[in-house]
Amino acid sequence: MADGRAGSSTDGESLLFLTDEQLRKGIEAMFFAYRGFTADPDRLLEEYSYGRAHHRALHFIQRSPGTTVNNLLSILGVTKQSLNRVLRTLIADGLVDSRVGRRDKRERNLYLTESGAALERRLSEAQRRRMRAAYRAAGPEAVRGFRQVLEQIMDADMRAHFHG
Amino acid sequence: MADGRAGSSTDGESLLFLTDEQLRKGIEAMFFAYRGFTADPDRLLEEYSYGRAHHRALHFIQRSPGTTVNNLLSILGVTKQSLNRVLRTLIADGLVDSRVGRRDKRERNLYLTESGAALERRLSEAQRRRMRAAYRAAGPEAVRGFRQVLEQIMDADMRAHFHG
DNA sequence: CTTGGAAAGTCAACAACACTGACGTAAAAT
DNA sequence: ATTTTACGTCAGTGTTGTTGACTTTCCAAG
Repeated sequence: MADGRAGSSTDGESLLFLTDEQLRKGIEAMFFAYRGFTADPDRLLEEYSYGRAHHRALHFIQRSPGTTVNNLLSILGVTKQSLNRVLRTLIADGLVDSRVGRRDKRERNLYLTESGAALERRLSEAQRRRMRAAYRAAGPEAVRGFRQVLEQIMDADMRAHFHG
Repeated sequence: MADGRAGSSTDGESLLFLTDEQLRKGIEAMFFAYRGFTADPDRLLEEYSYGRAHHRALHFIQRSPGTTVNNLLSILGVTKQSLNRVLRTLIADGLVDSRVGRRDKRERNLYLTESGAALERRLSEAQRRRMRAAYRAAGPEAVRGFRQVLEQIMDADMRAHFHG
């Protein structure tokens, strides 16, 4: 029984937001929203016959220029064979530059080329446009809650990648 | 320029939550959170050698018993051939019951069998457990914002499926 | 009543992207 | 000198998506 948080059984906040029905709505909201979230980049990617995996790689290389393959692997949570297939095409197509590490020559430091950065910009601008509209419509208070809940949903070890 | 909402250029709410950096954090939060969101069911599904598509079908049949293939199609946003493959295995494995429509014999009305309902319960309970922990940690105010923003992110035609 | 179209579902072939397992090379660490 | 780490690659498999072609069923217009 009970809850462990402030208050007795039915406290001021009323725990109605924790009912199975409310949770089901949250689950479906995640499902439908994620589809919308990826819809715009997906359309653009078709033009290049790339997939979401390419988008993710471009995004995280843009975020951390010079990142290593291993670091990307732990962020994306896929196997190296899977990531390698994607990186290989991006490098072959001249969107990503892979340079042998200066300190540790086993490592490869990954950078976006100009055209890689250009595609990444198109993709993220499309995605940001939707997010911006959603944020604007919902307001800053809602956005704060949105971010708080999402951060709680992540696996703990992903939170490290999320910050910093 | 400007904004279109209440206030002049830098109004009370301050539009700092709409910066590209804030939007990028939101985008990454969606990415990392969605992985956590699906992680628990994914583990369970492995035991049955099913995938997410099976989970989605079970979920929405549970939500609307007797739903038709066509209705499921518009909710899930995939081709009927893709859904059919999934449904075929669920029916063959005795988790889903497909009954020829009474009025229209072209339609199939879909129901969960007892064992189908049992699996669906295991999957959704795992997913709810994580959502419940996240909701509880973030609080009802944050959950309200979470839901508001997600609803804005969805495509408009998905909002209809989301409600009622 | 018949014909023709729309809708529901099936079969076949194919692509994207994930997985495992095995192997190789080079560099760093012990 | 040996082991571990980082990266790349080859081969094989599975899920989930796609398109195209086909049957069955229903309904409505001729």
